Amino acid sequence: MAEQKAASIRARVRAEMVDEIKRVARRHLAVDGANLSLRAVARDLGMVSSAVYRYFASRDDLLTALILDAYNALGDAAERAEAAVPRGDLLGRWLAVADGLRGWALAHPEEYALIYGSPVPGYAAPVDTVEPSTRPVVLLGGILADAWRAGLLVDHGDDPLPPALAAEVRRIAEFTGADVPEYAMVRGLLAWTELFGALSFELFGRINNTILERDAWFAHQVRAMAAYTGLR
Amino acid sequence: MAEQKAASIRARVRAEMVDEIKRVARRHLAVDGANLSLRAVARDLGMVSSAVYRYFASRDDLLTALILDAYNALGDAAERAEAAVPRGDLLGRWLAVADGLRGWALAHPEEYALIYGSPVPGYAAPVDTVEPSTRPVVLLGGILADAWRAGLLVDHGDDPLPPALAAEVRRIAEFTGADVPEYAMVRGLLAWTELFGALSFELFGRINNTILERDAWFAHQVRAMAAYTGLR
DNA sequence: CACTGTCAAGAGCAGTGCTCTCGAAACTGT
DNA sequence: ACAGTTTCGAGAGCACTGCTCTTGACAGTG
Repeated sequence: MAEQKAASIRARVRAEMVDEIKRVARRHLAVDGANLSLRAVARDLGMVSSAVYRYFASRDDLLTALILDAYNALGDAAERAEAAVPRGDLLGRWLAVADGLRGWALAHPEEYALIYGSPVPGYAAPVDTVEPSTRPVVLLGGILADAWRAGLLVDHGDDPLPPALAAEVRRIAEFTGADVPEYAMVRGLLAWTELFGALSFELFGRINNTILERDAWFAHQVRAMAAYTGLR
Repeated sequence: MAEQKAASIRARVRAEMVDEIKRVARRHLAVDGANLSLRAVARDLGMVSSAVYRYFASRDDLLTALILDAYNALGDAAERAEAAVPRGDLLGRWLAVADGLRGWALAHPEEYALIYGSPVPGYAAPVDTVEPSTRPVVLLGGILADAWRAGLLVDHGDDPLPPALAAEVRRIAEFTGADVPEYAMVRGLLAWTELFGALSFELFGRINNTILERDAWFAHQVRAMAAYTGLR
């Protein structure tokens, strides 16, 4: 038991050190963006750069850890916001997810850019990141499924998809738990794509000097696309 | 006259050198992405790094030149595609712009990432870039205006915008030459945002291993949002 | 007490952006 | 045609980067 405790202490100290490095790295990220300097982080921690390599095998490893944390923080924010809304209020849940995503993104723009911006050239996202990255869309899929059960998603007679594409959309529907017909899933995916576009436009400064009423514009967009999807 | 000719020769040689540097830099961009090495470019050109500074004041200056070229190349591609469609075919013109944008983006993914990806931290886009960057949306605005004149854009009774936001949307409409009512402009902006989202999802690898039928999916999205806007 | 694994530190390598200086070459006005 | 100016490429050098390897100190273990 004593050995176990000692070992766990050692492990805990190490874990705290890892957290400390990530904390400082995140702070640097907010200033310098993706070109994160491992040496500068080490300096801020009062240690030498080589010491950091005891905790992260490379700069990419540190970035990967930050990316993973960002995905999970974003997912948490979205899920927390959605959970606060009564289950029956489907439109409210959808809006809550959108606001949750945007709120986190505006509070952590550099981390948002890290996960939803241009991919880093030599960097390939490891498989651990794909599950956390799907959390928002899974969340929206669940709302879509509930809306379908509630009879909200009416067929507007949209163009049907070509068979091969229809099969892929069906697979996405299964994965996200959105057991809804094709036409509804397509509209949901369009709304999700527009949502992402709106976030990126705002976060990447593409509506600077153009739209100042950002809150109102975002709210309007989300409501419009939710209505398009059939939520109310 | 002789002096003039001599001077123009010097200027032309210099212009050729600038083009040569940009050409090699673009090639590097396609491999290494945004973290472009000025020294590596110089090496490829058989010159020393300091010589490149005769042509570009800094690495950022080189990047700015590439960004400007990218905006213009993208604008050219969109305008060329749109110009090939009969003026009366409004849906066709909209689809052509979308295909033109996507075609160029797929052919030059790194350059697309440069202009539409996460902003480079310390880098602020100079004013010269804002006009070329608006070309696609101005193009779409023109189609919208023609569609309005043709009586295609019917009012669906969408929620009106709050006054302050409505004024900003009206300003965008004026700027893009889209002399259309608010409800039509809003739907057009939603379609544009979704289009950008779709492009970024595909270009930044977010639909990898999810949608293989990319051409079909993109075509369907664009048609759906065009229909939403009122084009046919 | 000796042993083992862990850690921080330092030196060092190859690469980066950028500045400065120095000759050589090209262009300029007289 | 000659002197003067501008333009250019090369090289050295500075401060920085990611990363590796070695060294010495320390804590936990048998």
